[in-house]
Amino acid sequence: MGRTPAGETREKVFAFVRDRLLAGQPPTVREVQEALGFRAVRTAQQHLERLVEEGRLVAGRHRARGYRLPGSVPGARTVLAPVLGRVPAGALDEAIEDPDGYLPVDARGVAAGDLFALRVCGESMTGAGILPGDLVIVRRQPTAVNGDVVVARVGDEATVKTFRSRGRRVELCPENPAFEPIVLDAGVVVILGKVIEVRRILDARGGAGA
Amino acid sequence: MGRTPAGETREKVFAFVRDRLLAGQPPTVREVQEALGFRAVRTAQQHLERLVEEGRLVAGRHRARGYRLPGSVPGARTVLAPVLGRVPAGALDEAIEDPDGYLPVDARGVAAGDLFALRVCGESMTGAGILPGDLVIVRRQPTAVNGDVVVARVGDEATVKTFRSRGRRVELCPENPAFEPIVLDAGVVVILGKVIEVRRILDARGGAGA
DNA sequence: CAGGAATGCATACAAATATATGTTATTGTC
DNA sequence: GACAATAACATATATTTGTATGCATTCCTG
Repeated sequence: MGRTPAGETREKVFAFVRDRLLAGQPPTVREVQEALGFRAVRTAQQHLERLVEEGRLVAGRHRARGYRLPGSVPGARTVLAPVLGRVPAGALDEAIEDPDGYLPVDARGVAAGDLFALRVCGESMTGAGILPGDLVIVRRQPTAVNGDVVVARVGDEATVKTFRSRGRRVELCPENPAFEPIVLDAGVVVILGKVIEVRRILDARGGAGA
Repeated sequence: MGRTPAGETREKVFAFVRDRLLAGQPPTVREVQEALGFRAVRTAQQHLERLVEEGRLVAGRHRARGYRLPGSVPGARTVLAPVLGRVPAGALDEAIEDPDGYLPVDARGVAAGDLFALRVCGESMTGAGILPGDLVIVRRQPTAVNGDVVVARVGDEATVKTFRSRGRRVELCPENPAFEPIVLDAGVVVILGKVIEVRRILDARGGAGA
């Protein structure tokens, strides 16, 4: 029976399993066997056991397609956040029915329905590295603390600004010297959520993203 | 027994399966049953069959954890890209073994293993809205065109710069007046990949991101 | 209100799949 | 060369898991 130099085959096994896991399709032991050309299930099985011992994989005992990458396992809660529209812009809530697309977001520690995304249009936040065309991912919450970048609704207009509280008044600060802070009574400003992530797509990738 | 309004439960079933698939952990019929609180396997099974009829899921016949999202569904091509290290920094290739985490990326039009991410350290690209601490998502490719933001290796150092070709020479341009362009012979510069997305995590979310 | 469609339950069966037992040959080390 | 460690094979078993059969209840439409 053929035999390969020590450790060489195991690298291929790991690469195969890793690629399959990153593609969201965990393999079975037999799929590993077939991919590597083994004639016995046991061979693939042993390589996998070895990778687990080495800590490069973790095994879900008695689970079909149960092998995972360590580290990313505990709560790799990826959810799709709908892109609801643009800011600054009018009423967001209506856009929920027909989003412009979805973004995959790591939602560890965030409730499933609490995330959405918006496309930024103005230049008022360029100083914070938020450029026109960027996508902001927002977690719904009714309050904010000083320094948070928030999506707020003032009257009928939604905007992205840095939040600052000044006594009974609220300051919505742009991060661009060409724009003026908006100072309003706390009761007039409605916080829609907090920006938890900013994304910029530099490459079309076949019309992805939104 | 209890009964919910038409279609309502199926939405929850779909959302559950979709989220699990995006997280790279395809569920079993029984896991769907348990998650939705059904007392019979058949109930979950029927909902899944229905979703397949509607074209919202595709089933791998007789496959364990065989349900998948059809290609047309947004986000169906979400993969996890490993965070391999930092730039500027030394040899990246070694970091593959122990990535700092994984990012969910919409990989439509990109091969599964061709994506990785890096954390940006310097301030040389602030003019392009890439700040220290940002994550860049990179698609492996050996070439670039003028204006691409690339990850390039010069000698033993990897950096993120804007690519410009000047005859036989290559210019790696920072986007910050405080830094000087690097002009080199084309043979000395190795393009590792193109930056297709920039991300900034503003909120910890329980140690997510990387 | 009749009847079909949809939701749901209980259980059985078969295929897929992980895991265990035992054996042989090759590599590397002392 | 002796010996342990590694790679690989062949096969068997237990568990997981998809699928099928049959029936009860509720919703909706005509």
